Amino acid sequence: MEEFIAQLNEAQKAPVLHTKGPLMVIAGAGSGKTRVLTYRIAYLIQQGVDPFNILSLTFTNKAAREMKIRIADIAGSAETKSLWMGTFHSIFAKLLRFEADKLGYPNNFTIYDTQDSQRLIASIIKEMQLDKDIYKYKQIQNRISSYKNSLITVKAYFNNPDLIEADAMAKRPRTGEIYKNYVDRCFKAGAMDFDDLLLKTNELLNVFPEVLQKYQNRFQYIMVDEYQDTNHSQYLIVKALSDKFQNICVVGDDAQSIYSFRGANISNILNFQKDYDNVAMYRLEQNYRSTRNIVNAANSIIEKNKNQLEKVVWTSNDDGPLIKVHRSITDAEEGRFVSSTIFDTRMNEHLHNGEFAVLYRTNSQSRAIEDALRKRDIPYRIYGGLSFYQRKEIKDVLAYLRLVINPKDEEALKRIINFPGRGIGQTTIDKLMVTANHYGRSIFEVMENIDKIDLKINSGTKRRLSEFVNMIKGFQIMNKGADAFSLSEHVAKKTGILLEFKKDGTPEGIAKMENIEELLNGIKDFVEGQMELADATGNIAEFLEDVALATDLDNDKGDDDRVALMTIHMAKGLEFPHVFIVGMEEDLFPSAMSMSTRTELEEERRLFYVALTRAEKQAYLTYTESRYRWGKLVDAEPSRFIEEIDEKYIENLTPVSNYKYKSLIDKNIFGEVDKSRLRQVKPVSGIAPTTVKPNENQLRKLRKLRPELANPVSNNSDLDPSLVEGAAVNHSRFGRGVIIKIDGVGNDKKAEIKFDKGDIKKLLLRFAKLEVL
DNA sequence: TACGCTTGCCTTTTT
DNA sequence: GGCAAGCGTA
Repeated sequence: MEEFIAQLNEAQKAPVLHTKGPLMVIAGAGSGKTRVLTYRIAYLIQQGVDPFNILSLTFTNKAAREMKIRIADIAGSAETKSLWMGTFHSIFAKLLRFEADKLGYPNNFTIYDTQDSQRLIASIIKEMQLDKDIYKYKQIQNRISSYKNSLITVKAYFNNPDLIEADAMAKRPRTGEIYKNYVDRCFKAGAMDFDDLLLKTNELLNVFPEVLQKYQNRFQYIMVDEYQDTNHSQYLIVKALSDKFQNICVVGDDAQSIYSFRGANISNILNFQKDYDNVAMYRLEQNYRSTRNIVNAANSIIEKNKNQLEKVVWTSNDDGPLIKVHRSITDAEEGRFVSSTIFDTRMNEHLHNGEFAVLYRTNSQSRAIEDALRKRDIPYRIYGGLSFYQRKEIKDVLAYLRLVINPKDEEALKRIINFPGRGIGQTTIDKLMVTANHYGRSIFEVMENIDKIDLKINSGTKRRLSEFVNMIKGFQIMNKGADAFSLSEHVAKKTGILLEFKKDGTPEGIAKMENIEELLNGIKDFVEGQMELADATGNIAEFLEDVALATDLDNDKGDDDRVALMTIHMAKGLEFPHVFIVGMEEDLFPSAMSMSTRTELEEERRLFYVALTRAEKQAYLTYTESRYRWGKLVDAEPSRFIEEIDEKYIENLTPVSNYKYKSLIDKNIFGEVDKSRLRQVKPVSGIAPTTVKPNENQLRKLRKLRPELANPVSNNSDLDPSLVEGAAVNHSRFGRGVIIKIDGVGNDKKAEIKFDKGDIKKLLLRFAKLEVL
C-alpha cells in the first residue's frame, strides 16, 4: 500500500509524511522536488483526504498533467479527477469562470494576452492624443502590469502620491489616466488580462467573505511549487486561501528565483517563516540529477550571491566529464560547433536527439543555432519565442472564435473586422469606437444598431458592417449546437481566411494556410480529449481558455525525437543529459539590461545557475568574439560567469581551423570578410543555386548599401553581378544565407559558396572586388 | 475613404 | 528583420 514511500530518501520522506500545518521545503536543483510534491499528494489521498480538498499550484500545466498521471498510478485515477492542479493563472481563471458575475464580469470573459493589452494601450494613448514617443505603449503596459501584480488598483494609484509623483517625474503624468482607461475598456470588453486573473481573484476573496470561506473550506490542503517565483498578488491569494486550515506546503529554491521581472518577490520565500506560525522547514540537498563536476561548478557560481538561504547541494554521483568551454569567432560558427558536437556525440555514444538541449538567454539567439542544425539535418524543436498561438494567422482565426464567444471583445473585433479585407477601413473603425465609448457600449453593439445611429457612414460601408455582424451572429447560432471543431472549420472557410492565404500563393501564404489547418487539427484533438472528461463539453470557450494560458511546453507531446532549443527561463524544471549554454558573453548573459544593480546581477547569476543545473552529464558553455545583434556585427567579450566557475571544473576547447578556400583568402578577394567564416565554404548539395528576386523591403536595404545599384534585379542568370546583389540580400529562401556562384575558381572553374547573412552585408560592400574575380 | 508603400522604431526573460 | 504608424495615391 505505501511501498511508494520506500522510493524516497529520508530527507524526501519527511515532508511527504508531514501533512498538517505550514511547511516549507527548500529543494536544491535536481533534488527530487517534483517527486516529493507528487508523493505528498498521493499520500494525502491515501490518508483519506478527499482530493476535492487539495489545491496544487505548479509552474506549468504540463508539469501538472504529468504529476496527475503519476498520482493516478499510485492513488487510483478516480481519485485525481477532482484534484485542482495547474498554474496560478489557469486555476484562478477556472475559479473566476464560476464567480465572475459577482465582479460584474460575464462568465465568458475573454483573456487578453500581452499583445492584446499592448494594442489596447497603444490605442488609448492615441485616443488621448499623447505623444507616443513619451508614452511608449510597451513601457506603459509593463507599468500597469506591475501595478496590478502589486495590487495597486486604479483607485489605490490615485490615492498614492508617491506613485503619481514618480510618474510625473518620469514625464508621464497621465499614466494614471491611461491605467484607468485601460481598466475601463477591459471591463467593457468583458476581458481580463493575465494580471487580472490574479488581481480579480484577490478582489473576489477580499470583497466577498462568503466566497473566501467557500474556497477556504474547499482547499484544505494547498501546495505551491516554485514558491520563489510567486509575486505579491499570488502570495496574497495563497495566504488568504490557506488562512483557515494553515495546511500549506510551499516548495522552492531561492537560488532559482528568476522571474522578478514579472513581479516575483524572492522575499515571499525568505519570509515564509514569519508569515505562518510554527513553520516546519525541510531541506533537500542531495542532487540526483547531475555529475559532481556540474553540481560543484554550479555551487561555485551561486556562492557569489549574497542574499540567500543557507543550503549545501551535494551529490554522490560520479565526477563526470569537465564542463567544456568553446570559443568561436562568430555566432554562425558557434552554431556549427553545437550542431557538429551533437552530431558526433550522438553517433559515437548512440544517443537520441532528445538528450540534447541548447539554452540561450534571448529568443533571438535561436536563429544561428537553427541554421546550423538544419544544415546537419538534425531535427530540433523550438520552445517559446513566437509560439504557435501567437502567430498572426492563428490569432486571426482565434479572434473570430473569441468574438463568437464574447462579441464585446474589442481587440478581437479590431483584429478581424477588416481581415480578410471587406472594405471597412480605419476611419470607419474610429467612428465606431468613438460612438461606442460615448454610449458606453461595445463596438459590436454599435454595429448591430448601425441603422439607428447617424454616424455619417456611407450606405455601402453600413451594408458591409451589417454583413459582418450577421456573419458573426450566424456563427453564434451554430456554436449552440456544433462542437468546437465543426464551428472552427466553418469559420475558417466562411470568413475567407483560408482562401486569403491560399490565393496568396507565396510559400509564406501556404505555410500560414497549413498552420491554420494544424490549428483545426489541434481543435479536433481537443474536442476528442475533452469528451472523455466529465465536466467538459468540448465547447470552443474551453478551447480558447486552454490556448490563452497554454505555454509552449504544455503543448509538447514529446512524441518525436528532437533537440530542444529554448530560453533558460523556459528550461526551468527540465533536465537533459547534454546541455549547451550558448552566448556566454557580457551584455548578452548577463544581459546589458540587468547589470546596473547588484540585485539584477544576482538574478542573472541565478539564471546561469538554473541553466547549468539542467545538465545531467555534460555541459558546454560557448561564446563568440563577435555576434550579429540588431543586424550589426558587434564585438563580444566572454561572460564574467565563465570566470566565476572554479577552473578545475572546466576544460577549454581550442577551435580548429580548416580554411578551405585559402587561395581565395590569400587573394584578399573578400577584403575584410571574416576569414574564419569561409570554413564552411564548399558546394552544398541538394539545394539548387536558385536565383531569387528580392522583395521591396530587401531592395530598400540594398539601395541603402549600394545606391548606384538602384535596380539590380534580373530574374535569372547566375552570374549577373547585379543578380548576385539581388540574391545576396534575399536569404529567406534558404533560411539564412544564400548560394552564390562564382566563375573561375577550382577545377571546373566554378565554386558555390554559401554565405551567412552577415557575410553578405560585407560582401555587398566589397562588391567591386568580387567583380575582379 | 481604403490601401499600398515607406519610414522609423525596437529587441530580456513569460503567464 | 519585424511591426506599426504615417504618408501619398487611386
